Amino acid sequence: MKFEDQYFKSAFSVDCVIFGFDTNALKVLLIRRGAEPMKGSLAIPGDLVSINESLEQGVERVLNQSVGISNLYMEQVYTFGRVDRHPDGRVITIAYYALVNVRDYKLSAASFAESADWYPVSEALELELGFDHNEILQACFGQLKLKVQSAPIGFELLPKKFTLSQLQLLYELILERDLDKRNFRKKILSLDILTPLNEKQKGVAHRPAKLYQFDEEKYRAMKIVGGLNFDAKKNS
Amino acid sequence: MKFEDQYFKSAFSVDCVIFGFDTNALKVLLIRRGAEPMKGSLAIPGDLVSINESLEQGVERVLNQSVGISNLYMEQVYTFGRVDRHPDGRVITIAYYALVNVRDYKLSAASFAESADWYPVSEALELELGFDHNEILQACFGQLKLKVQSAPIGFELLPKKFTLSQLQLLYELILERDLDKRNFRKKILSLDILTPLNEKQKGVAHRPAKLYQFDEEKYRAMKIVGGLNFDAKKNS
DNA sequence: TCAAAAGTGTTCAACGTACACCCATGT
DNA sequence: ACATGGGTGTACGTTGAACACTTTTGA
Repeated sequence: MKFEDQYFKSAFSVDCVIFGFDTNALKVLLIRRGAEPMKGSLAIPGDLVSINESLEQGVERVLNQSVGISNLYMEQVYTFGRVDRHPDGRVITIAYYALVNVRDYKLSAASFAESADWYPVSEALELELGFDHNEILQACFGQLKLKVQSAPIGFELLPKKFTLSQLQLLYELILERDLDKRNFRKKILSLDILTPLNEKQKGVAHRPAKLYQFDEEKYRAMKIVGGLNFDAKKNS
Repeated sequence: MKFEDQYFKSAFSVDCVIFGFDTNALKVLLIRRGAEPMKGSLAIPGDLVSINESLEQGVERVLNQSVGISNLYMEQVYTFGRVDRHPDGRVITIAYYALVNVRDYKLSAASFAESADWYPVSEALELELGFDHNEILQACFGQLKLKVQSAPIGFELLPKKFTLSQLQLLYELILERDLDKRNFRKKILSLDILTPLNEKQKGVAHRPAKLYQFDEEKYRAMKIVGGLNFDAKKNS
């Protein structure tokens, strides 16, 4: 058997779990496949990567097709390579997640390349997805959970100006547990990466909250010390 | 262009950084390549994965060729996919690391499929390796550092019976910093995953140390709480 | 008796955690 | 006036960090 017969017969794809935060829910973008293989089933956006394309370029392309934005925060998570994971041949896939900021795009935009919808993460985790995408979704959500505790990536999901309660809710949704309001604020503010604005929420039927924005300068300047560790219940 | 012309023309490999602990040094196994491409250059053991082989099977095969052992602790780290990273075509590689326990094999064994040697990690990080293997080595060592602080994988590198000083030295080598003896012992023993043996070091020119062994039962039974966080200097 | 590593406790600072009430706004 | 979420401080327990001397063995 020639070298080329045994190898160079496989393909690889990137799949990208796109997380979005929609005012009060953490969501993922899932597509309903309009073509074979797995036509009709729900799946994570992804595509085969061409021979002349880097992995990141592949992900960028998928993101453009899915939400029509470039330059999102993204991170490689894991590579899945079960021999029979793809019906068309040997296709391994490199899983990424990306975070989209609601400030940057309009939900229900017509920009999707095919039928696509946002699903609450908790719901998506229960759905049956095509290929090995359930596993991929789980792995990516798991990574997001870890990452959010060691780096301030939450801001990638929020609008430029946000309240501390919004931020806390986001963390609660990602970590899947309640956080103490006072402790959360103490912790976040002590990191000194938020700039308080002279501006407040408007049109809410209660005391309006102060708006903050993330200070990327300060963040990059600071030596990363502790990470963000919130009150984890000991007895659980 | 046909579908098959554009895709299914790539290959993928696994590369596996094999860490070993040799009495008082943390080492990696590097091979000197005896065949093209990159003949003559130092590299991390690895090989193309065939179409009918899972990623883990590929790694197992590489490990067998390199150190002649199966069933090592291994972990996937990252996938490298630069378009031009391999001279023979589009080959992406999935990087793993594995930990070998000196109790299980003899160093300088004749079992290596080709010229292979153990290099101290610190030294290996300075060498020029083939392909993008410098990057891979760095990524794997970085992962090992992280992992060793959240799971007791250090034991995979030690003989079955070991002293606390050996364990501490190993941690110091992996974390690349000194640890306080008393704090280290307090911490490790408080985890309650070591069984003290009624046995001591022999033939050492000083007070002989008590031997311990890792208690996998206890480890699996315990709910993983804190992780292993040692004294990290604040001001560094 | 000397050299060399083993072994052992206490004190202080930092951090995580639990917890309850008043405030500002819209309806 | 009432409902709703915004905003604030303190006390306690746990954990991390710094630090020095005695013990046991072989040479």
